[in-house]
Amino acid sequence: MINLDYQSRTPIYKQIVSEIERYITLGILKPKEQLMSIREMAITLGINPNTVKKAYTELEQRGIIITVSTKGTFVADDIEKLICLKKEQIIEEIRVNIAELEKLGIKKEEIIQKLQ
Amino acid sequence: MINLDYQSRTPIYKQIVSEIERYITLGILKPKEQLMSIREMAITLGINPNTVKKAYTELEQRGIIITVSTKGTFVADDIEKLICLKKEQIIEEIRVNIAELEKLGIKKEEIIQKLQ
Amino acid sequence: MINLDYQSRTPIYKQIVSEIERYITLGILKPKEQLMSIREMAITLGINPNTVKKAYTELEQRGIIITVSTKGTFVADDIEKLICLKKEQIIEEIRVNIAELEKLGIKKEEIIQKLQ
Amino acid sequence: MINLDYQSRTPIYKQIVSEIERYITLGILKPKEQLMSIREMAITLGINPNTVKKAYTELEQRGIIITVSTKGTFVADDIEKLICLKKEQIIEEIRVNIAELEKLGIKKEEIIQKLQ
DNA sequence: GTGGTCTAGACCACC
DNA sequence: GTGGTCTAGACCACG
Repeated sequence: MINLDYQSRTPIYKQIVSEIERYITLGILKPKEQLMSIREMAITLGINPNTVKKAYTELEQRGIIITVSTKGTFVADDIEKLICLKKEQIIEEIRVNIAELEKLGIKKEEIIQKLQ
Repeated sequence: MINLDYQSRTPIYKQIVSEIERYITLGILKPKEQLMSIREMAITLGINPNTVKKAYTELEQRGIIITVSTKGTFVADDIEKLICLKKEQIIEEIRVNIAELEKLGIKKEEIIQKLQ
Repeated sequence: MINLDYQSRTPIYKQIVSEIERYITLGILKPKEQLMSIREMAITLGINPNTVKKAYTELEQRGIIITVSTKGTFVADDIEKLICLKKEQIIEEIRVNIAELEKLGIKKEEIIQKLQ
Repeated sequence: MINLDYQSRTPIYKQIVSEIERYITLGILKPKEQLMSIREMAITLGINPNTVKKAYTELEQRGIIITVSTKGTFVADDIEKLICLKKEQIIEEIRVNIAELEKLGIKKEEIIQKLQ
C-alpha cells in the first residue's frame, strides 16, 4: 500500500508520514480506524521497526494519529481540520507558483487557460 | 540578496544554486553579467568559500554560468532555454497540485475560480 | 465514574488505584462500603479483569481495601491515616511548586496574592 | 550539570528534556547559546547518542531549541513565551492542589497560612 | 566534527 | 501481542 523510494533524499520515515497523511486526507484511512502495528508495517515494508515508530511518533505529535500503548495506533477522531489545512496549503502553493510565472512574463489569464 | 535557511534539509550550496538560478530567470542577473567572486559571496553570506565553490561548480556544469580563470564568473550568454524549462517545470507543478486537490474532492472549475 | 487515560504513560491499573484512592479520600466511597466486583468494573471500564485485579491487589496491600473471599471487596474501616497522608503529600507538592516559582523570579508574597 | 535518575519510570530522554527546559527557564542557558553537541552530551552522561538526539528532537519540535545541521544546536531566540507559559502552568497546578485540599475539608485561609 | 538516518537487536511493562 | 525505550554501531552529507 505504501510506496517507498529508497533512493530519495527524503528519509524513509518522512515518506511514511506523507503516505499515511495522504491516505487519511483521501479517506482511505478513516477516523478511529486502526493502523498496522509497528512490527507489521516494518515487516511489510522490509524496514526496521524503529523507522516506522519514528514516523508514527511524528504523526502523533501532529495530532493526526493516536497511539494507545499495548492496544495499537489509530487515526484521530477529528481530522477535518487536517484536510482543510491541506487544501489551503496546496492552493497557497499554486498561488506562489503563479506569482513566479507572472514574474517570468506570463499573464495570469494565459496561465489559467493552459491549465484548463 | 541571497536568502539561506540553515535549518532546511536542503544543503546550503543547493540553496545558493536555486537562488542564483532564480535571479537569472527573473532577469535580475543578466546574460554576460559578472557574479560576485567566491570569496566575496562567502564573506557576504558568512559561510565557507568551499560551499560557494560547490554551488558555482554545479551552475557551470549546467551551463548557466561560465568561469573564466583569473577573470571571474559570468552569467552565460544564452539562457533562454533555462527560462523556458523553468516555466514548464512550474506549470507541471501546478498541474500536480490541481490533481491532488481534485482527489480531495474539489472540482477543477472551483479551483480555477479561487485562483482568479 | 472512573476516568482512564489510555494514552498516558501511567499504567491503567495505577490509574484505577489513584481514582479509587481519590474517591475514598473525598468521601465518595465510605469506610466499609462495598466496591464493584472485579468483573463488573472490568466490563464497565471495557478493560481486562486482570487489570482490575492488579489494582485491587495493590490497594489491599496498602491496607486501603479488604477483600473477603466470596463476599466481595470493601473499603477499610480506618482510613484516617490515608487522608492525613494525602493532605501532607499535596501540601508538599505545593511547597515544591512555590520553590520553583521563586527560582523563576516571583516572590512568595506575590504568589500567595495570586492564589487568594 | 544534568542529573539523571536511571531507576525512574520517566524515560531518560524525557528527563533530559525537562532538565534543559529548566536550565533555560532559569536563565542558566540563554537565548542563542549553543548546547553541547549530541555526541559530547552522550559521552558526558554515559548514554547513547540516539537518546540525546531524541531529547533534542522533542525540544526542537516544541520550539525551545534550534538545530542547524553540521553547526550545532542552539537555544531559540525568543523563549519569553516559554517562561510565561511555565509560570502559568505551575500556578495552575497549585490551584488544582488547593482545590483538592478544600475538598478534603481544609479551608483556603488555613492552607495559605501553612505555606507562609 | 556535526547532525541525520537507519539497522539490528535487546529488554521492559502492560494486557 | 502491543508499544516504549535504549544501546551499539554503522553510513551519509555537509562544511
